[in-house]
Amino acid sequence: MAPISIDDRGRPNDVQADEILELFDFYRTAPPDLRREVLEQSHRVSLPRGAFYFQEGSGCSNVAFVGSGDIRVFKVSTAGREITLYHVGTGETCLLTLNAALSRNAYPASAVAEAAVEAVLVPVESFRAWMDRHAELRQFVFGEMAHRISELMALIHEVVFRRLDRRVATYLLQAFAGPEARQRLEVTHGAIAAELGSAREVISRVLKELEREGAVELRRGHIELVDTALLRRLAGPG
Amino acid sequence: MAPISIDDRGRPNDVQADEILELFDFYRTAPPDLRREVLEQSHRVSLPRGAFYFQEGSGCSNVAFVGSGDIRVFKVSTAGREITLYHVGTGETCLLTLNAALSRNAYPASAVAEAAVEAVLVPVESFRAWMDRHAELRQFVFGEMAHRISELMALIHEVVFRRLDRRVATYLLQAFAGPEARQRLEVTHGAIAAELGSAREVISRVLKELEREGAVELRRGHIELVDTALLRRLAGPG
DNA sequence: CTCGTTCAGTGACTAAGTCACTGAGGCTCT
DNA sequence: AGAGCCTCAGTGACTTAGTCACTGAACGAG
Repeated sequence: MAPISIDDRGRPNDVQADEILELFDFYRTAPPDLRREVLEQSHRVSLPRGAFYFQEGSGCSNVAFVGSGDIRVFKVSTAGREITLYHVGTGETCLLTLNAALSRNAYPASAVAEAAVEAVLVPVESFRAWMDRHAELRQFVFGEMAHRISELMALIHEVVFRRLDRRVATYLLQAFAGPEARQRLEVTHGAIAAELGSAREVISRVLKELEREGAVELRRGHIELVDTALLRRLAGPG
Repeated sequence: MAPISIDDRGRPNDVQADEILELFDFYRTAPPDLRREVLEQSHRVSLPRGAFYFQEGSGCSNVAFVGSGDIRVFKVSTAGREITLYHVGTGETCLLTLNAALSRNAYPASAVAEAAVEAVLVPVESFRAWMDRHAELRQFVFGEMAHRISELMALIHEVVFRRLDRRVATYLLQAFAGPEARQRLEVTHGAIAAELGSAREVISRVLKELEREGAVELRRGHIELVDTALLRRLAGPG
């Protein structure tokens, strides 16, 4: 796990490990002795934007709890094309660290920090032991896994059955919907292609068409929202 | 669960519930009292070929253990196209019944019996309780879920990045590899399309090309293997 | 201001999916 | 045995998506 910088717990980051753990139900509801034990075993880690979190094929001996930032989990083709499987954000565990941890298998995908990540790592062995003792934690883990399985199936549906222009429109709607009714989205065509599993040129063409129809305006390095209602109509049903 | 015929336990099928359960490690390694309890709570079910096992959107209150047969789990598009997510065969649990059961969510996919299924159902509540008591069972369930997640990710990779002709060649290799070096595969072009998430006409064209190159011969309702080595070459790497 | 890099656009081509058919093979029912 | 009726496969014309090989515009660093 070379790319992760593990700070000494004695030299605290801006955000403490326990502040991050408080975001997780299982920790909040845990009995005092378990809380103490979890905290003792925790390592605060920070990841700069663009750093690899893990790479396909490697193993892992830690489970991660994300306090802030954004991790993008994705597959890469031999030709270099990518598709994003899901994102892990504030208050979420990265299912795959968990998965790899519990099954002792290699990662079936890669992950990078899209926005600088503040997280907590705990060793698998400890995590395993806690799961045996704490039903809430088991429920949490099952819930996460069940949720991701549904998401992956939905992604397959999306990729196999939906037209690309509608997928792009849907992507834009979600991206613009962010915090407020934003008008400006900082994203490159290449990044959208990596998100949706397409090629940059193809995304460029689709975006040009969306621009021609009057839904957005294209600038270098960002996209501006012009007509939300139109974009929604172009996204189609589903 | 209308389409499933639940036999009275007093009127036994050809295969007894305990014979099916013996296929599962967690049952074999369970302590006698748990084994007895599991057996008491079990319902033997049979499913004829073609019957729906469950349908997308519905809920379920049972976990299924498959003794024999083949369940195909798949997504359907509004246009009627299908893609197979995975198969469940002898000695496997259907992850989705488990998933839906543990998270109390609706099924994110549909499933039919491709070959007549003999299975055992147990109520979720019981299963949940056993998981709390039996670490082996927990391990089994985590393993299944982790495995399926990897598989789904691999499927996404396949669908997004691999050429269809290679996917068809790979499919044929696996199908022919079955029990022995068979020469004849009973499958329609439409079934292959539903397996791979493509359209029948497209599969027909790809198969015609494979025939033209001398890898297979096409007959109505079945395909004959001509040149395994060539087929392997056409399947490409991966 | 220049150089290198990242980002976007374009045209020609191949691969895949859609639509609207045709026709062949196998079944059942008189 | 022949008539009808399915299911399965094949085809051509067209649209959508991905690939390849580029060009050129915008931006940051020195």
